[in-house]
Amino acid sequence: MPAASKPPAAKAGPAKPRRRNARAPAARPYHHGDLRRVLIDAALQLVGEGGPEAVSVREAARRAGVSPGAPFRHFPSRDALMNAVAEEAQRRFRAEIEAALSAAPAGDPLGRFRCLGLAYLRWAMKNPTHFEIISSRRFFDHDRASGVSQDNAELIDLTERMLAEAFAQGQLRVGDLKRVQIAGRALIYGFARMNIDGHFPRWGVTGADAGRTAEDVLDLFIEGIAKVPGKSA
Amino acid sequence: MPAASKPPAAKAGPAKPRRRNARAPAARPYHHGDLRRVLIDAALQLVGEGGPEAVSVREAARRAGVSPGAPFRHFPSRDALMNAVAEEAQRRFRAEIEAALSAAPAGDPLGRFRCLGLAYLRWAMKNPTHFEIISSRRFFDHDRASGVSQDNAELIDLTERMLAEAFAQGQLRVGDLKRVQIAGRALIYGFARMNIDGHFPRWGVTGADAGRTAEDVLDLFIEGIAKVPGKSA
DNA sequence: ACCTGAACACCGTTCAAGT
DNA sequence: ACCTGAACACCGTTCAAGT
Repeated sequence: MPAASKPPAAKAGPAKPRRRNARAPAARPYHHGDLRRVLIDAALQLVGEGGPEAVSVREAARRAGVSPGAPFRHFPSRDALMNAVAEEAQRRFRAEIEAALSAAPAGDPLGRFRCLGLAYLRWAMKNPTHFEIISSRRFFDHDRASGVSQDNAELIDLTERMLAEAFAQGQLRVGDLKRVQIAGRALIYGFARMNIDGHFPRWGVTGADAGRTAEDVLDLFIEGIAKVPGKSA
Repeated sequence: MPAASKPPAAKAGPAKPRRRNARAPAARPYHHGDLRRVLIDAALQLVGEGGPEAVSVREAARRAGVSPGAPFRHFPSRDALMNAVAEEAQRRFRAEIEAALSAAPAGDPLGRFRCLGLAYLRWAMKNPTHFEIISSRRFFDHDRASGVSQDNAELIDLTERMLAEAFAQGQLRVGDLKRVQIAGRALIYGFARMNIDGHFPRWGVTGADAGRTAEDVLDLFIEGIAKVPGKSA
């Protein structure tokens, strides 16, 4: 579904007299203005309230004040709506990560890796349902062509470069970068997932501990791969 | 719902003349014999085919050859059916783990930890949909009172004791056991989850690699917490 | 005691008809 | 061009009625 047919200002079509401001609320008569946007926002809200499964096209339509069939003029299926929601969430996630990284020391790649991990975990703990929607597949027909995959691939590349730099600077005591990378991701993703999937209570981690524990666990991993022996027990 | 009212052989009720063998298939006329069991098996199959979301009470009823309302005589809700399915899967999971552990060296707790991690990962990779159902909550009304939680808690205890023993024997270079434990679980769970959630392709791990990578990642973690420096890069 | 089958309130999705 | 509203095939769940 290539939807790339909206050049910003060119294409002088047939004369449209009563076009007015096109931005005023105007009491929403019949044509809605920006139903697509409103539907995405409603769905984001539903995700926040009850998780990905709680999103229904009909409820989103209800909240947008339109009939049940209206959303299908903008999204070919529920999955497509979910996809748009995931892209929005992924955008926010990425923005937060990059903001955190821009405030991190430039000369210390391992420190930057830690910073990235922390930002990742903090966002995931604060937005568990949104994190879930960008993490679990089954909301994506084609893994390709999706902006989510795009953003994600760039984050992966970023991590890879950081670790490579850390190794080049002699910060690591292990050489198999790919292994370190996947282990690091598994650790961080697993921690975030444990939170989402409700595992912490049975591991003795309370809600208040979670943030501190996240930091501790990340540091344990970094100490495990870093060259300096660090403090012992 | 306390369902503890079936003493094996006592309770001589009112005389029941035509009770016969009560075990022969007998061409299933109207009363089904063991619909509960058949429904669980059908649901397990559905989980295997399309994941937890693919389970519908009606489809399970269809496969069992009964009407849509019949399952509700055995399970009060879809969630209750899912719960029973999860308990079955958890039983199998635990059995496999324990079988692997019984073949592991007794004197080497860290080695046993490795063995447990491997068995965990192997089962999760071979049974991704069943693993998902026992890992994600939202199939459990009450985390308590469930056999799943029971089995799970025992596995957690087991791990805890192993690591404590490893520390007591001087195998670990870190002393905060709880931290090690949670990090280890996050790593292993995260790896299994990455598989389920379809992350491996974008991390350059192919299906054939996955088993070997699991082992590598686990070893990397163990090297990170073990006392012996081991081989460097 | 267990099962049927119709019923209800929900979904996702389609499509003629309206504006 | 966008939206309505009825329709269809699905759900989960309930309940009288059957065996």
